[in-house]
Amino acid sequence: MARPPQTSPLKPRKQPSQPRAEKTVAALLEAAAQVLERDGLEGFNTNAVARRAGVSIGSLYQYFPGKDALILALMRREGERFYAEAAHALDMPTGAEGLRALIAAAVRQQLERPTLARLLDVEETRPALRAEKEGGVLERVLQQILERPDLPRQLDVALAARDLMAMVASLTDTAGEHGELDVPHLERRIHAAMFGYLDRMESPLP
Amino acid sequence: MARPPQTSPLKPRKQPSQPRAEKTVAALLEAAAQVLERDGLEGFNTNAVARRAGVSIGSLYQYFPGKDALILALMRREGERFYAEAAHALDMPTGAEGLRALIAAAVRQQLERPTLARLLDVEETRPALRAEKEGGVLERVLQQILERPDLPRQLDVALAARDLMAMVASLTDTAGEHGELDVPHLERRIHAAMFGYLDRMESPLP
Amino acid sequence: MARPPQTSPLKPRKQPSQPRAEKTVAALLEAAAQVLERDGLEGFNTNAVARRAGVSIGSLYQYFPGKDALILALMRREGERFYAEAAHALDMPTGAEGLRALIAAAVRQQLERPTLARLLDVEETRPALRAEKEGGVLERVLQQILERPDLPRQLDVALAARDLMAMVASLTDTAGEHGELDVPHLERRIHAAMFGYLDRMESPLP
Amino acid sequence: MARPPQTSPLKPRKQPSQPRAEKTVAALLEAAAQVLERDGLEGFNTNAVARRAGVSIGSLYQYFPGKDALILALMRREGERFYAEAAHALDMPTGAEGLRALIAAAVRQQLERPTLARLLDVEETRPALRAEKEGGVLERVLQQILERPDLPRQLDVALAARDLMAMVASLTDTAGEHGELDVPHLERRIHAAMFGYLDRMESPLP
DNA sequence: CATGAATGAGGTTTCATTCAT
DNA sequence: GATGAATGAAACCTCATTCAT
Repeated sequence: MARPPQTSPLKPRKQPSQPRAEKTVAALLEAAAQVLERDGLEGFNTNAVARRAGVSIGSLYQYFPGKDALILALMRREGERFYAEAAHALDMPTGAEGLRALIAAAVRQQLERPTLARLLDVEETRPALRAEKEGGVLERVLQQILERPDLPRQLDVALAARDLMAMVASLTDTAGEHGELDVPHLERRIHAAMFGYLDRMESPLP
Repeated sequence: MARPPQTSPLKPRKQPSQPRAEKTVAALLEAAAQVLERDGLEGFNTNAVARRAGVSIGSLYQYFPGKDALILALMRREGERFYAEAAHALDMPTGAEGLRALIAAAVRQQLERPTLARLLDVEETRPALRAEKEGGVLERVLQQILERPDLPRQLDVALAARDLMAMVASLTDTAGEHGELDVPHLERRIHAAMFGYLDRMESPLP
Repeated sequence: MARPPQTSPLKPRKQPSQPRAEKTVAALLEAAAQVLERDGLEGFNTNAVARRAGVSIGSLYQYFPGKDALILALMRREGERFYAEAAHALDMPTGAEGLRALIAAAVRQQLERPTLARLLDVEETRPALRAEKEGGVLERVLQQILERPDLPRQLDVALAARDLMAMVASLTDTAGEHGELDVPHLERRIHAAMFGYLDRMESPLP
Repeated sequence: MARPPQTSPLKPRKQPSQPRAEKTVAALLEAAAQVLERDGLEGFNTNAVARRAGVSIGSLYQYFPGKDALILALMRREGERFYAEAAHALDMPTGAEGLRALIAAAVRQQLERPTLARLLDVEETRPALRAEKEGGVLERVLQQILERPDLPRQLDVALAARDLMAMVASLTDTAGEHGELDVPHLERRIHAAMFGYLDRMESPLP
């Protein structure tokens, strides 16, 4: 039976220090991603992940205290993949260019593995995971960009950031779902929505 | 023994003919909605639904061949609730007003039971359900409105409708998730995004 | 949810690699046999088998995807038990002696666990199982014996083998059902029927 | 739930005296036969029978106190159908002719609805039913025939009758299973087995 | 450390039977 | 009588997790 967990159910169990361990963890994460993509949330289970990783179920539990920890780690992995590109947006000379760079990064990430990205987004709202997941990189970067002087001033920057993030995610998600491949066209539509939103929501100077 | 299922796992099993049965079905649907809201997708199971409906598990299976049929029926119920308001948008004199009416309806629906709406949106993308669910009312109404002459002409109306729908859904979803109650403000932001998108994506006259 | 079964409902799920597992599988098979004997087909269910095997229901499903797989495996087990004796019949110098040996083996097998043998015979005709079960050893051995020159020549050897098998099975079954213990007497009656049949059905030389 | 039955679970509940009731009972029995033929023992259930009979499940329970009573009644129906032909065998001038007539009747009955006959045979051995079912007509008729002077004298007539019955049943069953249609040929084989058996088991005069 | 066998709570689903209408 | 909605025990089966080897 599922006894009460003896360790935090979400923190990774051990830092893989040896290279072999690191490879196992990586294999498990990639397997988790693939199972999620192939079988969806309802087909996602620890046995399937271990099997696909070519690792015993016991080993999975060596590195992850449970199913949710696996998902959380996957979220972090994808978050970090994204960070490399997203941070770069802050170096842009203008806010508009930064925003474009951010959109490009988000679109690229989302379209690369659309199903995975979508399902992780869904999981992200589960209370159990939401608590653990630290506030997204995107959110913080986006807020900074929105404060650049060349962009229309927003009354509530955090709110605007939330709205824009939701829009980027949903537009790329549906594009991904429908198999769109024309990235520039998708970016144009996202720009339209975002800059349209920012312009029309511009707050008069105080 | 594991017999192959004798009915489709999605089509309702029998339509209630007596009023007592109709009440049972209604109770089951409402219970399904409440379980979804309270416990999320992972807490959603047939036992919980039957219990909350105050009905035996056997009765549930008289009318629904399983979980997914329940969700599908719930989608249809909400879809019909929405239809009353949405169809009304076509009566508006201008496209802009129609669009506003549509947004208002969507926002009202989504904010009334935000969690339910959100989870049904999520489920809607599951391949198993997506196949069954007939194309949404919203989609058809929206396409008609977008063809009104006062709105910026779009090159691909179906694509625009899809994008707008995604945006409305995501903006109201996140608003709902964050407990926003200021409906007019939310509507303003949605208008900003949608009209901004339409303006900037306007296609030159042929 | 009712997912379509991911494995054939008849093929064993995994072959036990560790000796512990092998013991479990053996215990399950023997338990299946005993449940069948004690409670008949209508009392035969996976829970009862697992309980009697002293094994959790989960373990049963590790090795057998369901009831039918268990029955099929049991058939094979009994088939193999029989094979040791039956093959031996081919070593006999004459067809008559071979036939007698075969009958003796069949009778011994059937009377050892008469109920089990009978119920497996019944199950063997279920379409679902019949497809899987490879043509019996007995059938092939019997056909070879019937071609020996000292036995009356049959027009259709396969048909004759089928008839004889049916007769042996039914005579031993009823004997078993009625608690007969006098093996030699039973064998005499079977000989009478079989040699009587063969003599009277002898086909004239071509 | 299945409460302890308040009436004997096997005796018909009411004698259908009105013609409408008689029609309902007949429809239920024929439906039971068809369900058995189509879906086998594991697909046989009261709801399916009622549905196929075009009768409510409640009505089924008006006339039959339970599933087993239905099966028992079906056995009796088939038994009576058989009796008409079988009794006739006693009118034959010689035992041999009587035996032939009996075989012919048995073969005709079994081949007419082979699956039904087979499954009823199987059910007949269930302890619950066996207790209720009065000793077969065939058995008594056969014993009388075996005592005719022109047939080889048997030491234990009851035993011989049992053996012969088993043989007839199994030979016709397998023939039926394999779709044989050549009735005369099947009868020849059965004669061979039966007269062969009787000849060889003839007991010396006391 | 790795393995994979074992566990069993808890989910899904059926179906014999009852009973209110 | 006839109907069919309702019931719930009991079957089926999965999968997160533990633990002996």
